[in-house]
Amino acid sequence: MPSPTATADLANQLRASVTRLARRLRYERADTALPLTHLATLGSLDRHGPLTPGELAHHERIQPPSMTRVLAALEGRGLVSRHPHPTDGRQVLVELTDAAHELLAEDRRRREAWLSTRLSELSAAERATLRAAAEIFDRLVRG
Amino acid sequence: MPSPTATADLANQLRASVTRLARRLRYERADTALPLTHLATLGSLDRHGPLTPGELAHHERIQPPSMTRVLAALEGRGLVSRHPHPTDGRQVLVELTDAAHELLAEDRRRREAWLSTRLSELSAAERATLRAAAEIFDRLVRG
DNA sequence: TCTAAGTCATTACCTTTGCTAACGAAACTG
DNA sequence: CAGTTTCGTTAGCAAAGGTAATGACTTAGA
Repeated sequence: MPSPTATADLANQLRASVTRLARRLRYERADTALPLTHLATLGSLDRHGPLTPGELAHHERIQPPSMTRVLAALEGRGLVSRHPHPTDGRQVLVELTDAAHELLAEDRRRREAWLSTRLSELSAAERATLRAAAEIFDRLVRG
Repeated sequence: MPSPTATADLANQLRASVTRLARRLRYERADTALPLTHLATLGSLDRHGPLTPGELAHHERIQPPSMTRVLAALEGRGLVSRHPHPTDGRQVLVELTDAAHELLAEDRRRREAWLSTRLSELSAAERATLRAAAEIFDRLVRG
């Protein structure tokens, strides 16, 4: 049974640390020139294949109108394309273009970026801790 | 020796997870009515004692003008006070008011908020993982 | 010593990126 | 086949960050 104040302290610490790291990460993405959410959206499409805007919004925990704007930006850059849904005329299927696949591959290849460098300076045990933490975060968010 | 692609994958995963959690946390702070950065700033002052705006900005990884705005808001709510620096006329010392100390204590006491609830549903081992991860995050950010 | 350059906080203005409300088209339901 | 629901979008707004410029003060150099 966890002490309530210990849990509250952890919540406090975690909130502060996660917030700072997220802010740092946001401003460390200069080389790709793509906002974090846009990159994450491409990542979702890469992992799951074509998805509808609604599904993407749910995945990234943003509201559908926000995803509409993300998709408009990505389509404008030629990174995704929208296609009519085969059975449901209301829905739309979004998929990656070849350019996006190249961008993702290139992004992964030359990811000598800030976070990777930092991570490689950690011990294997510390990296394992972070890997486990990321999984827990996803579970927390998924709720 | 860590495999480079494994490190890049971890970087990817961590970036996505941290971003989503930070976004969720930001929109989960309704009860205190204080933005995350404001709360974190009060926390820094609580931990370190009086600091200058520049030091606070560095701590929270935001630019000085942004911190000026945070401090203006906090001062407007009677949570911090500004005092002249004893030896350097350009600088300012910011410190917590009694009201802020009360707010922090109260905040800690009644933190039945989303994150605490979620955390208390985890196992002790998982909480330990998160505690360790938070520490590593701070080290990553501190550089 | 006194002028020039640098530093600190602030002000003014802009951008990014999320939100909610409202709407039109398409799909279900009874 | 009329009424309701769902999906994506549009429109408008708010939060929270950034950069550039300013003014007061300090430090360094001739």
